[in-house]
Amino acid sequence: MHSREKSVLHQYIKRFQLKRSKRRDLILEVFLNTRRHVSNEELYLLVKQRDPSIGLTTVYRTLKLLKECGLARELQSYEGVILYEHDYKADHHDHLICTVCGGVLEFFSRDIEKAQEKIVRKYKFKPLHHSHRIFGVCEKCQNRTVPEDERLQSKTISIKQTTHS
Amino acid sequence: MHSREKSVLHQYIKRFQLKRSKRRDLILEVFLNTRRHVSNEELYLLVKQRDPSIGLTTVYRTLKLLKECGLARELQSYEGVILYEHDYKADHHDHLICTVCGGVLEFFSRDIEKAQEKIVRKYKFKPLHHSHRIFGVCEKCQNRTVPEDERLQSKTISIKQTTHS
DNA sequence: CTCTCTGCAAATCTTTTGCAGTCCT
DNA sequence: AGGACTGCAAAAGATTTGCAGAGAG
Repeated sequence: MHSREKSVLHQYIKRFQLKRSKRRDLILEVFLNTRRHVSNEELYLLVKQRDPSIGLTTVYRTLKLLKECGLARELQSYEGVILYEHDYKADHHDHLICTVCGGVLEFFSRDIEKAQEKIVRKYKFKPLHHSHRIFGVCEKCQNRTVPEDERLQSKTISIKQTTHS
Repeated sequence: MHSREKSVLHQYIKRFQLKRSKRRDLILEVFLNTRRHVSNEELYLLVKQRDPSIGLTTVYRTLKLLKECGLARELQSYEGVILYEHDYKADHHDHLICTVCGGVLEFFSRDIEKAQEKIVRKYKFKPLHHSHRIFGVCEKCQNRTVPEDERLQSKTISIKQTTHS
């Protein structure tokens, strides 16, 4: 399970004369088993279920290490918290994000993927992954009248809640 | 100058029975005059040049207000700091981001814009803006041999430095 | 006059760092 | 044995909140 990723990590460790450890392996494994985005805190709680003696600091340091060796990358956070994601190949799609209700619609466009290939070829760029988000107002929210007294202060929270859906 | 945006803010204020203030107008104006991304801190320093009596807290609160009324939106930060941007219509482009050197190449693809329109029509979505980023390795970095002992710990910093270019 | 806005200081939350002990090679 | 890894507590940084006074309607 996840042998490719483990080997990437171990090679990186060898190359820079770092040292392997049970904890790093465990954190990597738990990270790869997450659905999509995690924060340090979230990952810490997950890892703690498997090894309660682990510290939050170690998760921070390991996630940074995973970022260095290309297994994790930072993602937009809507609340000043850094989120991390890994490759989730079987499941690629882009997002339409409603700025009113915070809902997320997923879409996939072969045209866009093709156009991307063209761009990438033009610039001799070797693509690894991409993120494409269109922000706007969804059909439902275009048709609904926002109650006059409803300030959208909690908007970012609802976006956060639906990000994983 | 910026009369449309000012009117958006003032209508929002009226609608929720908030109160107008010199400071909010000033912060909005300085924000709109900013080139692209600013953090609360950066905007605070800019605003302070025009009105030294202003407090950082007010900038935080005003930027949150601008977000609520749609004039500002949060942006990816590479360091746990929230950045804000506004519409900068004359200057739209997408990004190729090199994960090795952190360099950013800007591109514009009519094909992608067209494909987007198609998607948006299909979902009856009213688009406001979008963000499209392709991550990978740029031409230069593909051809350069990374020194064997160079850990990329400082990568996020170099990304930050080139984000504005 | 009432209720919002503001600056300040304090509180909170996230992330990093120093240190002493433990683990890996 | 030597250096890297780890947990803890403390530090540092970013953002929010409580409060008393100033300002808008």
